[in-house]
Amino acid sequence: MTHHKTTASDVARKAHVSVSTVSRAFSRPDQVSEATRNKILAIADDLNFSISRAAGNLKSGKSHRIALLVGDEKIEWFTACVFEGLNHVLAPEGYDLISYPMNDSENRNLFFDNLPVRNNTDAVIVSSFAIRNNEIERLQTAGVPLIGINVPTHQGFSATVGTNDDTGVKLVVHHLASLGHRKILYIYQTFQSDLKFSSQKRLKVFQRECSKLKTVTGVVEAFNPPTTSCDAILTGLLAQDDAPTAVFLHQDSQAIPFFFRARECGLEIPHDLSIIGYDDSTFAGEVGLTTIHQDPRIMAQEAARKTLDLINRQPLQKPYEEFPVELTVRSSTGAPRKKSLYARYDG
Amino acid sequence: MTHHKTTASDVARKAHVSVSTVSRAFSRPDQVSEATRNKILAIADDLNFSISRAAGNLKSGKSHRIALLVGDEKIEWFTACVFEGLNHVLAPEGYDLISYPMNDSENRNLFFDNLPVRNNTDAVIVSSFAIRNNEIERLQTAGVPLIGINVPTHQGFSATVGTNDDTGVKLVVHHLASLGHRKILYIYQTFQSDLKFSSQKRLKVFQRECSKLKTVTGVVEAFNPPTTSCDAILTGLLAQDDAPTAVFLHQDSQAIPFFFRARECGLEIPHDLSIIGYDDSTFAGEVGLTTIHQDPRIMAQEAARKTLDLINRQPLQKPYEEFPVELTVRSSTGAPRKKSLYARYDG
DNA sequence: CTGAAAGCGCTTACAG
DNA sequence: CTGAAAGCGCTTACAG
Repeated sequence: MTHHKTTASDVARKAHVSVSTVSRAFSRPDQVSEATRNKILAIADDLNFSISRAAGNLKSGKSHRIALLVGDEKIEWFTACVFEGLNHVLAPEGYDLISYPMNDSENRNLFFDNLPVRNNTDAVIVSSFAIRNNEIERLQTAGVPLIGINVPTHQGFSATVGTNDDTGVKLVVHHLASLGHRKILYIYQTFQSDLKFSSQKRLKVFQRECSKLKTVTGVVEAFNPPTTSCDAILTGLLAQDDAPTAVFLHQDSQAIPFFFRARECGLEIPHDLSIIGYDDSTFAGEVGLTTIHQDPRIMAQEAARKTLDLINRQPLQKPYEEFPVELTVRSSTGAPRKKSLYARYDG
Repeated sequence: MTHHKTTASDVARKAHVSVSTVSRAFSRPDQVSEATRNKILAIADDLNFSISRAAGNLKSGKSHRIALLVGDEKIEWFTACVFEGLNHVLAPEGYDLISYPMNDSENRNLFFDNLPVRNNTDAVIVSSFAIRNNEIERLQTAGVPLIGINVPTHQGFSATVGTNDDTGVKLVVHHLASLGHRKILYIYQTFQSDLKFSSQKRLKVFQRECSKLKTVTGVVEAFNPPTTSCDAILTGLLAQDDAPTAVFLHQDSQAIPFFFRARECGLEIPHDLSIIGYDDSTFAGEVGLTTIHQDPRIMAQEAARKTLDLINRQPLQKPYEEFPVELTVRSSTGAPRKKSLYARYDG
C-alpha cells in the first residue's frame, strides 16, 4: 500500500470545484471568489497540500533554477558573500540557487561537456574564476542569460559586475609609498592563479604601479602553502640586508596569519614592517589590519537583480557595472623606521 | 518570432526515431543500439539539446531538490562546511541543495506557515539551530525525510548527526584544570542563543564540569558585540584582583580576535592568560590557538548519505550518529604564572 | 467567477 | 531494439 500524494485534484474533489479553480486559488487568488478561495485553502491545509512547482515549471518552460559556477569547492569569504547576496534577492522571487564548484579539471571538463544546466536553468552566474573563452562559448549554447561576477572579460556575458581591482591595488601602493616605504613585497598564491582570476590581474597592476613611482621598488613572491609558510617568508625577509618595509598580501585570509606570525617573530607592526591585505573580510577589523574594503554581498545583490531583469527580458540600465573599493587604514600600516631592520641594532 | 526551445521530439524527428528512443538514449543508453544512440547524441549536440529534468521530475514525483534550513543568512565556517559536505555527496547524485536561512522571526514564520518545501522537496535537512517542537511537527507534514545536523532533539527526525559537545567542553575544562588553572572564564554570545543550539548546551556543560572539580571555579560572561567588545572584557579581566587565568570562548571566530587584542593589551599568552576556542576553524592552526577540533564537512557528508538512503527507502545502519571531537593543543594555552596578574608586579 | 480541455516534455509499461 | 500511448500535476486560453 503506497502513500498517495495529495494533488490539486484531491483538493478539488473535496471542495466540489474544478482543478482549475484550485490552481487559481493559489496562483491568482484575485480571480476566485473569497468564499471559494477560503474553502479551498482550508481543505488544502487539512490535506497538507501545497502546490507542486514541478508541473508549473514544465508548463512555463522555466526551471526557476539559477546556476552559480564557482572556482572552488571550499566556500571562502568572497564566495560566501556572493552566495548570500544572490540568494537574498533570488529566493524571494522563487528562484533556487544551485552551486557548481569547478574545483578540479575533471569536474570542470565534465560540467562543460555535459552542460547539465542546458535546458535546466534560467540563468548561469559565473563567480570569480578564470573562465576560458571556449567555456564561455559553450555556456552560451544553453541559451540563457550569462552573468559574470569578477570575470576576466565582458565578452559573451549578458551582464557583469566587478570590483575595480586596479584602483584597489593602486590605493595600496600609493598608501604605502606616501607613508615613506621604498620597497614593497607583494605576496600572492600561485595555486589559485588557474582558477582565481584576481591573482594575475592584481600582480600586474602592482608591478605597473610600483614602476610608475620612481621612489618605490616592487618585489613579488609566490606563497604556496603548505610548501611555503608564513615563517619561510618571514625568515627570508629578516635575512635580507635591504628588506622590504611593507608587505602586501593578496587577500586578508593570507594577511591575517602572516600578521600573527610576524609579531611572534618579534617584529613590531607597523614600525618594523607594514602589512596590508585585501578584502576587508572576517577579522580584518578586529585585528586592525589595513586593507582594501569591498562589499561582494552588495555586488552580488546587483548581479541578482540584473539576472532577474534578463530572465524577464527587461532592458538593463547598466549591463556592465563596476563597484568601488576603498582603502581602510588600520594599525598594521605606518611609516617605516628611519633605519633598516638590521641597521638599527648597529646603532 | 519567439525562440523555439529544442525538445526531445525535435531530435527524434531529425534522427527518424521516436521520442521514446531519444529519451532512452539519454536515460538508459544500454537499451538503445549503439548506432541509433550515436546518431541521436550527435544530432542532440548539433541542436544544443539536453534532457530537461522538469518533465522527469513531474513524471517521477521526485523534485531532486533537498532543502537545507540554516539559522543565519550569514554563512559562517560551520555552515560553509556543512554546505560543502552535503553538496559534495548530493550533487553527483543529481540533487540540488537549496538553502533556506531562518535569519529572523519574520522569515522563519513565513517559512513554517507556507511550508514552501511541501510537495517541492525530497528531503529537509536542518542544520544547527534551535528548531522548536512545533516547527518539527509542521515540517513532518511535508511527508519527506527530516534530517538533523546538531539539532536539540532526535524526536521527529528520521536521522541526525551531531558532535559530542559534552565531550568537547569536558576536554576544555580538564585540559585547563590539569595545567593548573583554578579560575576559568567562559565567554558566549547571547544574541546567538535563540538560533544556535550549541550555545546553551555548552554553557550548561561548562558549569557542570567546573563544579565537579573542587579546584576549579567556572565563571561565565556574555559577549554581545557590538555592545560588548573584546577590550571591554579584557579591561574587566585586568581590573580584577583574582582574575581568571584562562578564557574559553564559545567558538574560534570569537577566540581569534580576543587572542589578538589580548596580546595588544600587553598580555603574554599563555603565561598571563590561556585562551582556548572551539571548532578548529579557519586560522586556528595558523595563529596557534588551542581548540576543540571537529569536522563538520565529514559529518555533513554522512548526513547526506543518510538522506539519500532515506529518499531511496533504504534502511539506515545508524539513524542517530555522533561524531568525535578532539582537543588540539597549540600555543595559546599553558600553565598559569605562579602569581596572579597583579601580584607579580608587587614582587 | 468557474469549468472542460489541451498541453508543458519527458518516462515507461506494453506490444511488437 | 523500437514505437505508440498514457500520464506525471499543474496552468491557462477559451467558453460560459
